[in-house]
Amino acid sequence: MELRHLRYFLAVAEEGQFTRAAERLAMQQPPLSQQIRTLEEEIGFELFVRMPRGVTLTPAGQAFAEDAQRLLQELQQSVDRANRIARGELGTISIGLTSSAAFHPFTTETIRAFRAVCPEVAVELAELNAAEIIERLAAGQIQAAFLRKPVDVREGVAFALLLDEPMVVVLPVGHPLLKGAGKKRPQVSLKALAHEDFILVRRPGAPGMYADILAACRQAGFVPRIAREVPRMVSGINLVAAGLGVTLVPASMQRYDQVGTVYCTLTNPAKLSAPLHLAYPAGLRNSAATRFIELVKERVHG
Amino acid sequence: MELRHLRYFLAVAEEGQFTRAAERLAMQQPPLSQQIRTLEEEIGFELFVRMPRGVTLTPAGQAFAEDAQRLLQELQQSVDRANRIARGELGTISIGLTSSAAFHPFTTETIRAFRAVCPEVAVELAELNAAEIIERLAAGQIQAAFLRKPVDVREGVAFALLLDEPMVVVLPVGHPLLKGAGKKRPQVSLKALAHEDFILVRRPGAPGMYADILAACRQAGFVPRIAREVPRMVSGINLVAAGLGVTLVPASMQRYDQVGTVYCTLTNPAKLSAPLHLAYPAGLRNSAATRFIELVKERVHG
DNA sequence: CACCATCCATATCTATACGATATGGCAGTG
DNA sequence: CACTGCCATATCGTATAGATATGGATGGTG
Repeated sequence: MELRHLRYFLAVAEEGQFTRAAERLAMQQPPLSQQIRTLEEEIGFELFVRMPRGVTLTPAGQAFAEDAQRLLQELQQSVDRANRIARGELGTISIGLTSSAAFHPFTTETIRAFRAVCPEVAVELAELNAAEIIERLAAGQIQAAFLRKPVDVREGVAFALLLDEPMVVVLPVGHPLLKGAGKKRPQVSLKALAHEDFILVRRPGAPGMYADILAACRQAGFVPRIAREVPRMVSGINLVAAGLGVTLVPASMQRYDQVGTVYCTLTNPAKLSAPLHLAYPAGLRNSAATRFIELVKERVHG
Repeated sequence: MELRHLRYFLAVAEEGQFTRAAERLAMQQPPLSQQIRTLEEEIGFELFVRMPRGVTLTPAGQAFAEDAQRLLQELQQSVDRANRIARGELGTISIGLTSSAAFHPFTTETIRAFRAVCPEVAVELAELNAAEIIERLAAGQIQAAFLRKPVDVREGVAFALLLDEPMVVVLPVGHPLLKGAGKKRPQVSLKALAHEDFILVRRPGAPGMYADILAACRQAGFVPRIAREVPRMVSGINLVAAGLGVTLVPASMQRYDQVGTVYCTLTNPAKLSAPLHLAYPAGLRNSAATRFIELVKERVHG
């Protein structure tokens, strides 16, 4: 059986005669009769009662016609749906986020904008560290991700620099370096932190930023004492509030207004900046993901 | 698009590669690739991501595969269902009954037997008079009917004699003709009723029996006085109970045990018998109706 | 009542396209 | 680096969908 048979069958059923149905189907009557016969032979029962003045459906034919009609409609709907998925108007996209990237307004605003453009795409967000992001991208488990620093670059994962922002120092309130600042925004040089206890995000998870900070300190003439490593950047700020040391975070993290901490501008910030990158599969990005990635790039360059 | 495309598509989707799918489909790989390409061009999006070591479904392809699978299954179910309807195992049958035919055990038992044989056929019963039965049969509104006497025989409606039973006289209790019968079954000759008021079922509805009774009376040497005409036979018996006259009914009506009436055997009953007929469409009887009609005939002759 | 119109079935033929065969290309593997 | 496995392209043969021609049945109509 082929869909042709169903289409022909329905045409005859609706017209009530072969001749007119053949006309509607832009074909001749004999092949139409023949195809219906073939169909009847295959399914094993008569669809029509042939009368000299036309045909009528048998009870079985009537039931079958209803189903065939429905099936053809459903097939069309199914094609349409799949087409929308292919065009990225429908479907699911999983986006990875490092906790620090999630704090940047660009990230949240971009995702919000995408939801407005593609309201029927389900957006799944997963908070992951940089290493997990690369891994899941390669495995196809997520289709895009925001992270700070591209590391562990492997075949098939691409990055796009979205923006760059300065790093800021996080000190506990009452820290000696804050004296004399008054109401003004406190400023601190990296060198001044040489004897502080540093709190950093764990290296395996975020090796890029970890390395950057160490390099900047080395360039400032000291090796920082790593008092504590934390899984996420907000945890580090919390520990600063608890007085366990100091840390360095991207400027956008200042939105996290933890009691007991003070954000300080770094003098000579060019030495230590915090980029924001989009990570995505290099080649076979598809569907809604492509739309999302294009939207991100638009918002950067446009 | 043809069902072939869906079948091929699902085979490739399940096997994960064209070569193996082609094998399973008992065809060669190139035409299979070609058919999938044709399908993709028609629906307007790619179903597979071609990889050197096989293929995987695109998100759109995945959605489409699920739907295609379901659609093919539903089509098969639909064919099966229609087939059962064609075989008369499933469906609906409308059966007409005159009220007097409905009283005969043959009628009720046959319908009960049919329901046991074809439990999935919905049996619709309609109480109709003989004229209505013929009309509805010709119009295809009912597919079989039980009635007493075939009349108004028209093209396309066939009859089968099922049985013949004697007519009995219905008298009100205390009627002079019942004197002397004692405990025995009372017997009455037609001639003895010459001066009684007759209650008959309306002629237009049941012209056969009406004519039979008149003919029998004439042969017995009198013209009956028709005191009242009723739409249904049970109404006639009720009127006898009310003392409005006498009536003649088929023997099986004695199951209707109305207080105030006495059923009397007719002497010389051969002159006036009540047949039971099956009426059915002559030519184009179909589906469950055929099974029903065959069952009826079996129960008569077998 | 015979003629005609209408519509379905059968028979034969043609052309499309489905599928087979042959071959080339690409990527991962021993 | 040759080899294997798999998909794509190209060409060819054949099955079959569809066209044409005709016959047959039935119901309406002059």
